This record gives sequence, structure tokens and C-alpha cells, in this order.
Amino acid sequence: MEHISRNGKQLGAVLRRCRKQSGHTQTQLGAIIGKRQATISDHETGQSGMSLDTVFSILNALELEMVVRPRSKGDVRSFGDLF
Amino acid sequence: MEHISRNGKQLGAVLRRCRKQSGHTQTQLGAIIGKRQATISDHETGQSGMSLDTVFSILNALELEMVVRPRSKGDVRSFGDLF
DNA sequence: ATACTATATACGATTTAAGGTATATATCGT
DNA sequence: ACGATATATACCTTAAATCGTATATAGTAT
Repeated sequence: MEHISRNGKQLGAVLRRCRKQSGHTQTQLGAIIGKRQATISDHETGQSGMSLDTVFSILNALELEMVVRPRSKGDVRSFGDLF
Repeated sequence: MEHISRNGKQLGAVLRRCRKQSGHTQTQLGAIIGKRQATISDHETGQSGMSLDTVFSILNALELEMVVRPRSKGDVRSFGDLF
């Protein structure tokens, strides 16, 4: 399953889904990557203003990778973005 | 063409390739997203410590999108990572 | 070689994310 | 409803990213 993100909020939602799927709590994930539970929370809620390093730490911990590519055909906007 | 990144350095290289492909200079891109040429340079050289907001600004300006997905089969490590 | 453009680097000032700690909600199971 | 666990928020401090500006280096073309 692949998840598209075009902003911090969307990426946060993706990170949350992936973390839950992995069965980790924010506290556990935070412990793994050496950050606070509050920091994980901030990133997942897309509190605009997050560091790329933390994102990569999370991706690595969850065994995910990031792909950059041209916007997909439909150029569909995520539903949550409309409001 | 899709580009995989697992850390800031790799992503920086990706951003640079995409920017060049788009024909923009760092100065032009910086002007578009409202950041300094030096900031673009930092991000492209992967000066570890970059904000996610800036990354998304760049992706949007270059009409790219970010995808998060499970690590690809081979789990191959980028060549540049070995040293 | 010279001018011109592009990119990297520098330094002090300012903004902002993350830390430490604590608490308030919210969610879940019984 | 209750306790237990998970997540969100708060406040102040510390660390770090961006800015403004400027310059140095690298790359390109004539």
C-alpha cells in the first residue's frame, strides 16, 4: 500500500496509519527513535513545522521509504484538503 | 521516473535532480517558494536539518508528490550511502 | 583569460522545533 | 462507570533552522 502526501497534514496522517499498522504506540515509537511522545504526536497531527530528520527516523523505524515522483495523473486532491 | 530516499542526503540529491530537470536555478526556486537561495542549497546538499515545510514547498513548486510505502523488495542501500 | 551566472559558505539576528516535565483529554477494556 | 493506557496540550528552556546580507568558489560561455 502506498500513501501520497502533498503537505505536512497528509504526511502526518500517513505516518499515523503506518505506525498503528505496525502496532506501536507513540510512546514506543518515540523511544525507538529517541524522541518524545509529544513530538510523535506533533508530527502525526501535522502541526506544520516538523523536521525532516524526525520524519526519516520514523520512516526507518517503521521500515518505510519515501518516494518522490511527478504528481499522479488525476492530480486528485485529498478529501481532507477541501476543508 | 521515481526517486527513493531514506535520508536527508538522498532526498537532497533527488530535489536537485528534479529542480535541474525543471530548468530552475536555486535562486529562481527560492523566489517562488519565498526562501533564500542558500536555503535551497542547504536542502539539496542534505545539510541534515531541514524543515518538512520547505521540502513540501519545493515539491509543490516542482509539481512533485511524496509517496510513503514499505521498503522495496531488494531493500537495496543507495550506493552513496556506503561511504 | 575574462565576464557572467550558479552554487556554497559565513556570521550575527530571529524564528521555530524539540527537549523536559507535567497534565489534560481521549480511548479502550472490563 | 471505572481504571488503565494512549494521545494531545502546556510552559519554559535549549537547540537548531531560516533570514539578511555578503562573499567566496564553481561552472559556463565568449
